Amino acid sequence: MFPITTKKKSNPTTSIGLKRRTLIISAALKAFAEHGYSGASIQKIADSANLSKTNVLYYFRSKKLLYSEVMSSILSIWDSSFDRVTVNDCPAQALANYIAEKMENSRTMPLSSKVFAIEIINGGPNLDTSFKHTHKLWVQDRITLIEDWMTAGKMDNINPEYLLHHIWASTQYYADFSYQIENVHGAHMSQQEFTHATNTVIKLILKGCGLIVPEHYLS
Amino acid sequence: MFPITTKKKSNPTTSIGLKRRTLIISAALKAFAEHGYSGASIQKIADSANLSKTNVLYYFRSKKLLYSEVMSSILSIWDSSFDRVTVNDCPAQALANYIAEKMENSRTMPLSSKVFAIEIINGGPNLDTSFKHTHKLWVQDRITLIEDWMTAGKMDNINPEYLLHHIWASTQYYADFSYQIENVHGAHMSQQEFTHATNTVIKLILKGCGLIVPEHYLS
DNA sequence: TAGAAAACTGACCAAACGGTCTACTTTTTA
DNA sequence: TAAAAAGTAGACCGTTTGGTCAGTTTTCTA
Repeated sequence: MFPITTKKKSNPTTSIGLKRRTLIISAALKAFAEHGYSGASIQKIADSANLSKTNVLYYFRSKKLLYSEVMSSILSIWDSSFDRVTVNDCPAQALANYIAEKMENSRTMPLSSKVFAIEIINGGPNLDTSFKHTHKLWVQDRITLIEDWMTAGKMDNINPEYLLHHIWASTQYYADFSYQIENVHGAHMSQQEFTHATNTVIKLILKGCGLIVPEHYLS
Repeated sequence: MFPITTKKKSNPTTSIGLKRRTLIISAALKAFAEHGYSGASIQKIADSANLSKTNVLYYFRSKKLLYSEVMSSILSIWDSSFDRVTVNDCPAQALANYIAEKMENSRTMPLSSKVFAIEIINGGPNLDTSFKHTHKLWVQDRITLIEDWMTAGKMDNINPEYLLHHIWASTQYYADFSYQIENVHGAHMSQQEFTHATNTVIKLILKGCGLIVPEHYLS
């Protein structure tokens, strides 16, 4: 009838295939972060990966599919130790760790943060509803955690929803607005300066919540 | 030789011309916020403004020019009462007012904030150096103001640069990430809820700086 | 009210876009 | 080592893009 292998690349298990796919994804990540979805042409992505346009389309059958794989590779990094925090844990320690983690994400993976930011700003047209739902459930669960801390008198009474937004905003900013930061700062932030910024964010938020900053984050 | 009026639209003083220009700019603002620069085609902008593509190009001779006019219309709103604050003013009052102003900007002009955010995320390729320079000088000036407050013992010792970033991050977030906020919140934020969010941000930051929240911003 | 200026439009263009198809080369495997 | 599979690239296609131009209609003004 017809060959068994009707679908191509259902098995990206081969050595060269995997290499190429990750190479293309990282090139696409950079292009999407710098030019947005529409501005990042397949040709540009191919050029920056030193591949032909056709070769890129061999591994990712369409631009939308490439973008969605880039996006899912981004979302898979969102796990955090804060996911497993319980009411018995110390809120100061848990929140400080969470902020430090998010800041470290901003430092080491700014491009991922930028692509995600653009996606949200544009209304998340390419985010499937399952992600939105999962995220919403996660937030509701963490809100009850924070509320439990408050009723236990472990921290100030602050709207937990706005607190979470506040944490995301102030940490992701260091990735998304890195160019603005560099312009103000005069140069690229060193790792020391980044640690200082992290401790400043931790100090501001924890003190704002009526919490004492753990020793480890004092500088 | 040739007609005197070689340049068109050097005088957009006529009634209909001004109306059309502002109409196009607002349509373009929305398109740029929702689809980015490349994704917002002149055709789409024209459609949403109920004009022909050629008519749009009659008022703005190129897409880049239209974008830069949109951008300058955004930047012209950046003035704030914080510009005129001196060391003799009360830091708690001044910072609270500044945060409230920025939050009100996020509520009433989210599209402007989004277009600006995308521009910065992409590295600000369309921002002229004069703006960057002006902004840098503004920041340096405000940093010395905050430092003066600190040496006067009016507030905690906190890196002023990071403090400013913190304020911008947590306020602009309510415009740029409005879709994420709505997804978590379950619905569009009402004005009351927005005021509550504003007061929460003010409380977090001021308390984080060792300042007492002015009565007017308690809720 | 006539003429000049401004506003507007459809036809058209070259370039870039995402994507397909065929054919060739390299790698893997039996 | 030969066949099968995977990888690669050039030619090509329809569509959309930003933009031009010549000509028409509307509005303003002397």
